[in-house]
Amino acid sequence: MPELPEVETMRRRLAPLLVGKTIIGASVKRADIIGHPSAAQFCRGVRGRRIGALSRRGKYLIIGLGDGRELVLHMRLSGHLEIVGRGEHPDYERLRLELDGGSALSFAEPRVLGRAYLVSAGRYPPALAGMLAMGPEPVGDGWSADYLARRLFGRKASVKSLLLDQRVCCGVGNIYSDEALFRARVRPLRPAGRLKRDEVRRLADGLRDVIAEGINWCGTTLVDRRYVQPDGAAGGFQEHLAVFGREGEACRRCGSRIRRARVGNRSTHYCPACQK
DNA sequence: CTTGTGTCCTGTAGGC
DNA sequence: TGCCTACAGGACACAA
Repeated sequence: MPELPEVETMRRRLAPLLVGKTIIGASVKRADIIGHPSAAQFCRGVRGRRIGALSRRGKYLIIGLGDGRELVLHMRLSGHLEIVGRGEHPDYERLRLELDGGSALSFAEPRVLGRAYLVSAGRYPPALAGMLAMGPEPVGDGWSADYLARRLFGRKASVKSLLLDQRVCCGVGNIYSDEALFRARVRPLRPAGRLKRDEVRRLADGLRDVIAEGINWCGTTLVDRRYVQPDGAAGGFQEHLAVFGREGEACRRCGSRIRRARVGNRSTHYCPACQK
């Protein structure tokens, strides 16, 4: 599940291979993968465009097309981007952009939940409204313990569910929210508004740190390998996970068995001894 | 406004 | 072996 560190790794890996390339053709293998506009308009719109800078906002990857338009991609749970040669088609390829020089950008997404959007910069369609409503990046200037305290104040929902709310802090998903809560020594199901001042501070710092470390380790590749870097290499942060995916295993800090619980309809992992 | 639940989608794991 | 069900989860629609 690509979260901020995984998408940032994709951006860094892809940029040198894409910037300056011209898109000479596009093929949509599954129309549902195009979030805006229609598949036909999408193909017509990207053809002939020259790729400018690659940027990122939360979990969205943004490919500038140099004509005031942007190609916005979201991987959701299992999306993957790869530069491939002519005639080389990865499994579950849903969208493919042929580039000058003979390479292609292939967007594979087994579950077809990911999306590609062709938009005018700054004039996003309703399908991308969530992108405009996103909160600050945990590794950016707008992130602080004071900010987080304001967003958690008075809220009865679990702190875990608010960390997953992109309006509160963007780019965070199930892995890094669990890891941040472990570092903060706070249980995921605690009502957000009940956190003490220093718990909020540890959480703000822990989230910032764990996201930064995730980026430095080029993301987290789990055993299912749903995320790998665009060249197929694994990330490295899975070696440093304290709780995520470690149900029943020993806490590295105190030795207790890591537990898994449900919050909403997703799972959350925590140490029952370290986290209060 | 807030909160919780259902839905999308498909491959995989587990049960029998 | 093979069928069937539950599960995985990011974002959003929707109900209360």
